Amino acid sequence: MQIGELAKSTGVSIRSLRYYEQQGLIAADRQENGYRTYNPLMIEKVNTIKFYLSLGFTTEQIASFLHCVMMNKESFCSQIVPIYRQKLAEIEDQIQLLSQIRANLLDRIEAVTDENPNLLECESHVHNDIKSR
Amino acid sequence: MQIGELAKSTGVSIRSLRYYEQQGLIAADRQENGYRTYNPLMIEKVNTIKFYLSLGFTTEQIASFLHCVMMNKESFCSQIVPIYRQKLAEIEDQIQLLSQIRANLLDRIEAVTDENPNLLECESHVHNDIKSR
DNA sequence: ATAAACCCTAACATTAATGTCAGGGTCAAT
DNA sequence: ATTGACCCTGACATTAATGTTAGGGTTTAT
Repeated sequence: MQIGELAKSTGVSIRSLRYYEQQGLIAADRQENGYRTYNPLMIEKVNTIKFYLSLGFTTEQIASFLHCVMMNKESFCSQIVPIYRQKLAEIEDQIQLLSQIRANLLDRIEAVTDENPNLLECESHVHNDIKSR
Repeated sequence: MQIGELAKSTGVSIRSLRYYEQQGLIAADRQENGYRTYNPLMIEKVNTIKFYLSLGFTTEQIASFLHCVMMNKESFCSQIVPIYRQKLAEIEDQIQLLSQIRANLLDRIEAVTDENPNLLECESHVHNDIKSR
């Protein structure tokens, strides 16, 4: 299986596959002509990488526990739990922050619409005084 | 008021103040020696910029409505409402996405701890087979 | 032998706000 | 006249994953 086929099978670009290799996430055998060759199992591995990237892990973090999950022994590899928990905490912090921002935005919107229930159009601030009268 | 004082008064770095100027958010008069000079009102303006940056607006977006909010006529400037709403929608999308990630992470953690309630330590995958027995 | 479809490496570009550094003026006090 | 605390511009660095481009080799079919 060459890199193009792996890319198609996983939906990951060739560029990204080479990047994952460079980051130590995957390895490839080489044909005589220098082309990369992959074992069909690599599809699952790349999909696993995709999944953890989607969870917001960096390639470096994924590299630190990928062997664990690929062995189907995630549940035996306790080192992975604190990593999950840490990421979870980060995610929850981000949600918290975004929720605060959301509340601020709702305040702003409310402030505008409450004070001016019948809002007029205004394309430019130059005309504000006229239009708002 | 020189740039250093403005920086101290607002907690915004000199570098950032120059950047805001370059992005058209603020303007400065110049002394004969080329030093920037600011009106004391600039403090409020910079703080307003800080606030909107914290809401996740870009300098470009802020530039498009800053005159509005600085005139204390935010409520008369209807063009600002769709901008707020759009940002709100983005924020809510991000919250949605992060919540999904959060759920996935909780699943992972649950999967590990459920299948292996009495988790052993494992410093390295090399020793997994031994330690997990 | 040429075209099409593969593959390779290396390197630069992207994003946004900010940090940092280099090289250099200005000003006040001593 | 020197020191220290200001200020200036310009430019490169940061982050992380990916896109893109340049320049070039390989293979297969025609």
